[in-house]
Amino acid sequence: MFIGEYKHTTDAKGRISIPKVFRDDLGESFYIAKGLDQSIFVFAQKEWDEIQEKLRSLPLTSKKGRAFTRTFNAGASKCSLDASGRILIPQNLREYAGIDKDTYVIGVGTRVEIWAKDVWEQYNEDELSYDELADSMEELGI
Amino acid sequence: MFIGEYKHTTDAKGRISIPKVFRDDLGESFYIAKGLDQSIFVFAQKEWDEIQEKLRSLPLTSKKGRAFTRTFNAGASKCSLDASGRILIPQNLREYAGIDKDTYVIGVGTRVEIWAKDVWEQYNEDELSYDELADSMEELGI
DNA sequence: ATTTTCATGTTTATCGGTGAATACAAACAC
DNA sequence: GTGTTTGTATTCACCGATAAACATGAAAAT
Repeated sequence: MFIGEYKHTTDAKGRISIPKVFRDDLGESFYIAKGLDQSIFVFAQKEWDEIQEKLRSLPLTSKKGRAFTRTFNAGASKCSLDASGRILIPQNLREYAGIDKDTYVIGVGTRVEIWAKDVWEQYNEDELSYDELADSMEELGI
Repeated sequence: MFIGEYKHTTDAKGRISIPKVFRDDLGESFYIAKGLDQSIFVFAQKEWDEIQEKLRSLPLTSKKGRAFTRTFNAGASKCSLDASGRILIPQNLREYAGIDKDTYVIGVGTRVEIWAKDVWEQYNEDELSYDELADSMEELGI
């Protein structure tokens, strides 16, 4: 279970140190993929397998299914921690997320997300206030 | 499992270097064929056999089945990596995909796809908007 | 037979990824 | 408070993958 918000830095080569508390849960090797809202998703192996299972069930004959599988897989890569607990964020994902140095790594329950500092802060300002979100949650039955 | 997006260049002779990470999974010899959405498909032997199996099961009486089998097989060829890890993309496929120099090689799970840079970038703009991606993910419960 | 063309091989240079070492900072124990 | 431990940041150096250029050789054309 991934929780918490951590401000880390991405180095000149595009590597970022994964918060210590996430490392065990991520395991030996895990996956990084293009996320939503200009973020990067990081999935543990188990979670990844479940997603792939769902993707396999999509009909290949459907244009939309092909498109999604394609985009999702193309934007993903397998990764593992180096000796210092870092991963390399692929360049295309760095560009997508607008990451160059100041970065946030946040735990979102089933996955980890990586955000450029500016994007994350902007998102928190722009998006619905926490109170408003709480109201919406009620609609979702939480 | 093929994943990731790699920007490579096709040389003047129509050769392109296959990403190192794909080479083992592709094996000694593999197949290149006309793909969908103006892309080129590359299949490992095993995957190729399965496709051929499916094609064989198509009723010979079906006009569309015959046509597809014909086009698919006619446009395909067996290939292998040269000493530098490159393959030669047959000219007809290069023309079909609009490839001349800047090229993307992407992993799509069960196969590799080769795209002309412009076509791939256009496809990503057109086909799968951000909202659609989000919706698809929601349907999948991600 | 000579030239031309095309496919294939080889070499070199560059750049990005990878690893290791060190420095810094925060948390904790005493 | 001081010293120790642990986690993160930074830097440097190396290695390997890719790109580009060049070389070789075979087949086709004249």
